[in-house]
Amino acid sequence: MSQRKRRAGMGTAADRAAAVSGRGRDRADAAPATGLGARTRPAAARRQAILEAALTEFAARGYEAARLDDVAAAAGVAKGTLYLYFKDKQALFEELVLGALTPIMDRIGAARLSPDIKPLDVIEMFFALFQKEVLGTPRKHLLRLIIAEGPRFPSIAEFYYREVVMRGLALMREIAGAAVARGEFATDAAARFPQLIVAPLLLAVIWDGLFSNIAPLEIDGLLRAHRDLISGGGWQP
Amino acid sequence: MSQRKRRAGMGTAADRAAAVSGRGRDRADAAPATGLGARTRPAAARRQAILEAALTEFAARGYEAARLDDVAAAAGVAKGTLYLYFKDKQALFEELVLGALTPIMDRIGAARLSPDIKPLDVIEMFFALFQKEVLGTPRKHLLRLIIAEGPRFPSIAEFYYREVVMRGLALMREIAGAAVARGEFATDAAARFPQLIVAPLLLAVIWDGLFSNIAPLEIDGLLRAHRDLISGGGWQP
DNA sequence: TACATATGACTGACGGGTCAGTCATAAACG
DNA sequence: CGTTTATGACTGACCCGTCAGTCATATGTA
Repeated sequence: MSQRKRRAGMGTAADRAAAVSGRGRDRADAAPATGLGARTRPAAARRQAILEAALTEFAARGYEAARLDDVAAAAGVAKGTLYLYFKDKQALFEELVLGALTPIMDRIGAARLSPDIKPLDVIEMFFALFQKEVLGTPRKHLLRLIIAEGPRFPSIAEFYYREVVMRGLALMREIAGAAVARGEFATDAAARFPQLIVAPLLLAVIWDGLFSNIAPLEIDGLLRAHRDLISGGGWQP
Repeated sequence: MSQRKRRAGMGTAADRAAAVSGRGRDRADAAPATGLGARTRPAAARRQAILEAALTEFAARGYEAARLDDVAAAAGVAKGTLYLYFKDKQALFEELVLGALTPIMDRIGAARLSPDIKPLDVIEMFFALFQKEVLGTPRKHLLRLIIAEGPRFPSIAEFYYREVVMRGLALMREIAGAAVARGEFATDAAARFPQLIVAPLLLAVIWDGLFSNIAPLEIDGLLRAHRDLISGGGWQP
């Protein structure tokens, strides 16, 4: 009874796909007047509602303290329904974290390096994108969640490193390398340690989470100053 | 994760208690007949043992998932004893976090600015101190704990801001300001946003917690490169 | 169209494990 | 002795995951 499965790997796409594909249902738009919310929304929408509620809940309380009863309530769904869409609490959490990060990386990857744009401008665009798409949205909480819970979710940490950190740093390194080659940066520091380029973004996320209501951080100014540092200040080629 | 299933751990508590340094039960030889040698060490030492065990436990599991039974076992003490020294779990956690940070700040404050030392050298000393006293010790876990749990412990966040962040940033700002005045920095970016000086340290702590066993970070190199950035690279006054 | 039957998405009360905190008891002191 | 300190079994609340039952909708029948 209640054999707690160990399950090391993360949720399989298999059962998830099975749950999602529960066709039928749909046509919510066709019969919106029916009233009772139950069974009126497409399955995908319910999934989405659950994920959004889960983000709020996990962000506010952390993984352990988040209660699935609250997630269900916030999603306008019964507790049991959660288990139709997600295997268990951990699967819900992992899917939440994993699913919300790759889209950003794809958009960032799109802002690729082109020979006619100054590297510093690409970095500036990257900062702007990060500000708009992460710091300006609930996604910032996701980032904090990864920092907070990552050590206890090796699978998430690994995924995050592979899909986000490695790719992002490679891009930064490429950009910085080009800038150094063009003689636009005063030192190759940023090219050797692209982590230095993103460090202030991390700081901004953390600051926001901890001190935003004690001493808000002027992020625009911070990032502009950081850009000055990266390029070498008043230094000109 | 569902960290349930305690039994599985296999004598976690026991060997940990033994490993911690032969405390608890010690003096068994001195008072073998009496058996349970409860009150054998000064109260202060017990407190310390509990705090150390708590650090290990909280760092490994996070606040919510940390179990006081394990803390007690690791400290070589009965559960009830914890409550003789600390009001409750939260008080233990807060005292742990609060008590371990001020000493560092004091030491950092001591490395004060003197007119005959180059500001960049002060920063370098600060980095070295941070590396040795934080990154090189279990204290780094404390920093991660604050980042992770801070949002849910406003009192800790506030204390941390007042006692550590504000003081630290003021010092950094002072140093950077002096460097700018002396014409040793290429830009006043670091003086206006001293957060930029410490951002890579934060990154190092987080990286260590998340990716140290996937892709270790070469911290010496990172910080040296960062110092180059701060000063303005190849730029010379 | 009207009615009967089938389906399965959804529900929510409940079982059972877990763990923070308590307290009656015991040991160590002075 | 009485007092102080320590113990660990115990309790009660809490919450994850389950499952027997419900009911909106779809399908079958005439």
